[in-house]
Amino acid sequence: MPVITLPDGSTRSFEQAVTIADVALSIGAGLARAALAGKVNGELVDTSFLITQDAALAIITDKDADGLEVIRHSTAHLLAHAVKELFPDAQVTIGPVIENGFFYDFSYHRPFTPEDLTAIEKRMTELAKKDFPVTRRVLPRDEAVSYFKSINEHYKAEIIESIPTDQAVSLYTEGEFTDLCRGPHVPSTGKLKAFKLMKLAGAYWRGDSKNEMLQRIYGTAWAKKEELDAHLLQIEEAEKRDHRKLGKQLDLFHMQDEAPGMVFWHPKGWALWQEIEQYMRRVYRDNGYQEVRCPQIIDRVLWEKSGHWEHYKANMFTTESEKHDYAIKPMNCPGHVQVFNADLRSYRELPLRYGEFGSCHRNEPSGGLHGLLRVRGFVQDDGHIFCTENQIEAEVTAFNALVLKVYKDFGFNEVAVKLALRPDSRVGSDEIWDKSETALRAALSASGLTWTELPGEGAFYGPKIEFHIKDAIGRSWQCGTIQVDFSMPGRLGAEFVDEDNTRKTPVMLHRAILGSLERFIGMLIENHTGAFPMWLAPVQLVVMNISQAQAEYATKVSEQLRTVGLRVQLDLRNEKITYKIREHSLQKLPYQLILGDKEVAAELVAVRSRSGEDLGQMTLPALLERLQTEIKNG
RNA sequence: GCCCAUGUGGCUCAGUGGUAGAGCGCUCCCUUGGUAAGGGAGAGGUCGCGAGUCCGAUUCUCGCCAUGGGCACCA
Repeated sequence: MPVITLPDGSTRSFEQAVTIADVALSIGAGLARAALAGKVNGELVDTSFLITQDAALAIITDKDADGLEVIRHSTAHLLAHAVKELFPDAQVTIGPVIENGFFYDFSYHRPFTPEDLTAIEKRMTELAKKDFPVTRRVLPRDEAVSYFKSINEHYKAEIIESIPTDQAVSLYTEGEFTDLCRGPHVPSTGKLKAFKLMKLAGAYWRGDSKNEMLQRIYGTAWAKKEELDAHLLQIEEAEKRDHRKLGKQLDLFHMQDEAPGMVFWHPKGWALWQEIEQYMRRVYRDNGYQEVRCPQIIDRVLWEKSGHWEHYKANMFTTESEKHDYAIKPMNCPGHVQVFNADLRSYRELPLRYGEFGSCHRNEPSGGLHGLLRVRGFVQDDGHIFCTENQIEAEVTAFNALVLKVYKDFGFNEVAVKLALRPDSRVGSDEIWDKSETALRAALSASGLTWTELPGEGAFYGPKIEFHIKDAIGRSWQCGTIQVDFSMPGRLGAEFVDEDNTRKTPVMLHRAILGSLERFIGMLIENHTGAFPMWLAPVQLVVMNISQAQAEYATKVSEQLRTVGLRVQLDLRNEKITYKIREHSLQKLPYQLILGDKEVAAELVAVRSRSGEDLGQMTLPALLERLQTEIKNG
């Protein structure tokens, strides 16, 4: 005689064991129709789940986040169902829920085509319409293994074989299709109404590049058609913010086949770069860093000492001259250690901080290149702090605060912080790892940050904090980082004289705020949709004449603005003013000055803002004050 | 690196087994016009590179390169 407590605190008693569907029906027919799953004592289950004892129950509908998750999961199954009907020889593997949707990996003797995708989606719609009940049954593990082997689903069998022998597994069946799954699922396929297959991709079985490549189909699924449409529209909008597209439209940079993964910066892009670099130079200066500059090409002897020649050679560009091998530097740290080593250091000098706009080249795998976000030639705002173990926490705390301030200045508010912890293969004693990880956690707490921990993801030489930002279409990119290193200083012979007059090896903190200028600018372009704040805008304002008669005045005005350091464009072209305004609006210039006879006569300028607002006439000093205030306020 | 797709004038794209087309941009001419496209004329491409099939290839096949979407990688 179960007593069921609902989320609002009310209770219902039943004569005998009841399913969630029964409970929903007892509350109302509408709820019964809407029920997708149930949450019994906090655990998500099917609506067919039988409640035999007193329990807390929430009926899950498509209004719940859990409901959407169930819909997506069930849509993945519907996809597999359709694929098996159309391609009976295809083998199913896994089909998890991801952000905004799901994917499913298949093994098949030929690649799926875009036409296949269309056909699969059509079949899915048909199967959904048939409203097959989705039923669950439980089998002992071994029985499940032989079942899947009997229907030639070897991947499924392999998955189940990795489950402990004594466990039972659940199978879900809809129509003729049965799949291994933990569940829960929607009660019937008719609940799936708003989905779309998005793309085909390759993916390695079990995520291992040594394994066979499977075919992955990505899809999106929503509770309602309107939500699906909204999501598709959002993707379309996001694609307009793509930095590669905007980079071309705004004439910031380009890349070409002859230099894959490397950037040709155009005047406007380089103006943006310079503004950022100068800003970061002030950050170095104001935070106790000394800027240095080291060679691009260094003899392999040094890379052998640092360990890069052994561990990183595949990613290094090399060259040779007069029987010497050289590597183009993939990172700046060994250089900074040379600067540190160029003098005998005292503990009194620590922490010693070097910063560099360090140009690096890494021969990244061709398939990983991605616009400005993953390149082979890039410049890091790289810095290294030489310090003692006891100084780690304070240095990291100060760094965290600095990162957040810089990101805020550039308009980034959503930053994900991750802490990557000791990997299996590593150098250094457990004791020092404990100490470093503790120091990083303490520094994160002291900075008031929340973070996620990534066990096993740290570098072999030490743990690290990563600062991630998302691009326009939601991919997450590491920008800033701070990493503890107790390997390299020793390898490269860095040492200092401690207060007891003994030689000690310093700890080295690798740190970058932007990460690489290239990546950061890519993110910046997307974050602002190319409409940069005044202080960053490559061209801050344009001066235009309405007709030839104002050319001289316009030239004079633009010169005056240029003289005070503004980035001004002068547009004296013989075009209608509406034409010029349109063009500069598309270029997203913060301000446009329009000069006609009225302005010449009154010695004024007419100002139009980027938002399209006509700010009216003003004197040049009044305009300057406005612009300079805006620049100062970032 | 792996899977799939794509690669046509500066840009965005159409198109065809018989050596190519549009719009924008560019040049020139007319126009001197007040807050998102004035009109006319013209120039510009060995259709990513290489090989093969064919009487003939930008179009078909193969290889390579690059880009895009994923996967793997990102000490």
